[in-house]
Amino acid sequence: MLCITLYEFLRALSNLLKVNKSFVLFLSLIFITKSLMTIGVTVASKIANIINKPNVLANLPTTTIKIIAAYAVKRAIITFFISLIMLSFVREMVKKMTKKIVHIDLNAFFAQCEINKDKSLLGKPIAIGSNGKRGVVSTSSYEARRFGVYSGQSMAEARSLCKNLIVIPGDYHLYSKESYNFFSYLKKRYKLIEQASIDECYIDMTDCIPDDITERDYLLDLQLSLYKYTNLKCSIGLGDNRFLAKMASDYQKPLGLTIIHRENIEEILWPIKISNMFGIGKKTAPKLGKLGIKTIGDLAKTNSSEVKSLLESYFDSAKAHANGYGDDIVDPSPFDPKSVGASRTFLDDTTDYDEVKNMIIYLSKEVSNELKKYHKLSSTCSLTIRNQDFVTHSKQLTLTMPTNDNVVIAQTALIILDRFWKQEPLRLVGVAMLQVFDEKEGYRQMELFSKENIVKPLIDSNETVENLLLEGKLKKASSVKKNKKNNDKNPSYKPFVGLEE
DNA sequence: TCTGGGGTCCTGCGGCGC
DNA sequence: TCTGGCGCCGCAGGACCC
Repeated sequence: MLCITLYEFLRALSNLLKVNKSFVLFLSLIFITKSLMTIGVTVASKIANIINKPNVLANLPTTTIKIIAAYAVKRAIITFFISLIMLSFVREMVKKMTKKIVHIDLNAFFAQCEINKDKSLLGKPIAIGSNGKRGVVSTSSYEARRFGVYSGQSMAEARSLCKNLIVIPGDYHLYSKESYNFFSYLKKRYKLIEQASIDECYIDMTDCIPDDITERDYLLDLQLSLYKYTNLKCSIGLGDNRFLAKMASDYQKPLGLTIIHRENIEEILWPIKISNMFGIGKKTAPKLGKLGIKTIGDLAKTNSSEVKSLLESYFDSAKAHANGYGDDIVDPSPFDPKSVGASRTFLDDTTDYDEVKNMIIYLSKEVSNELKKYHKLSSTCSLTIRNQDFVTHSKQLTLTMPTNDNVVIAQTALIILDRFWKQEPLRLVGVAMLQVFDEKEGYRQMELFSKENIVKPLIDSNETVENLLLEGKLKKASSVKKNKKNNDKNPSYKPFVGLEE
């Protein structure tokens, strides 16, 4: 550890003095050798004083002094070379301790899938997304990007920027299949691989790149074989940690290959605009700009209290990232969701209760299916509504028993709707189950309750909520609250904590 | 031009129990 | 019996990512 600290100190010193590391190393060794010799002479004089022979050195014959001097020079030279060997050893050690994290990003992935399906689209400006009046661009081809068409943009604006834009509605089954093929190929080659989304992943390649091939050549070969076997183009970034790898893959697109080690952050990372730094979004970037932080290099060097108070707890990790430090763990375990949700924007804002209710029932089925797919349960249901002013509100309700049943989810979401919706026009509605956990864990918890509660279903899952409401098997929360006496007569099941009075 | 849909993580606030 | 301080936890909202 001491050796590593010394090495890091030398590196920092060379960065600070803006001189070559070898020069600093040379100066340091001269300084150390000279210090050791001075200490040696001082120690010799002290010993001479202790043994009451202060003139012992002066009384020595000239030949003896020459021999001692020659011996001292010999020792100094040996010390110099030993230090040199030790430092190169430390260097190697630090190099070995540094990980090689790779980030692979599929370029304009959805657009590539569409082009592979229909070759006539090759070279044309295309955008994936809904063509409706409220559609937005999900992905655009590089030809469309030249017209200023980007993800997140409204389709109306995209069409106005690029008159020949070909709009394609998304085929998410196709994209999932292509993504599966691409990452399956990589998973066969690498053990430590973490899929971060449908079109990107991190791989720990620390022990994968052979010594007799450069990192660049190895990754270039990988990039070509990925294209050969999957017909998909990707950008690859290699760094000492996840942050550097991610920034490296973003550096050049399409088909980019960038390597960022801590040693070269000043040339590659620091000139990048702060708005392009991973973790700094469109809200924070302008605020940082006003404080004089225009590039990642500015953030790396700042100690401004204003920047600290703006970024709060994120300041330390953001500054560490800007200086080339960060998390280098790649977790290969499969995706384990913490929440599952579904939401839809209405074609037109609505105040129609039935329209909102039907949408909630539809979304609850989607959420239920996803929970079942991952074998998950949850006790927390959340309803999100967005009004015509684009203001979003969400409310939660906690159930006494965890569930993944679509009817119970719909029932809960409708109760929240009844309690909080003031009948203002709605733009969007969303249903989500939060803090989800494994079914096995859920059943262990349920065993704490009576067996009757576990085996007796509340209602038949195949029935629709509308029918249940009509038949009186299911009641709106509002009616339950008004009819408290009836509710008290039948206290067999109280699914909602939030409704207990 | 007028803003989708799926997530994660963090923060502030308020309720609650000790 | 009342009150303040403290920590915990649930909730709502915001920012960020793809």
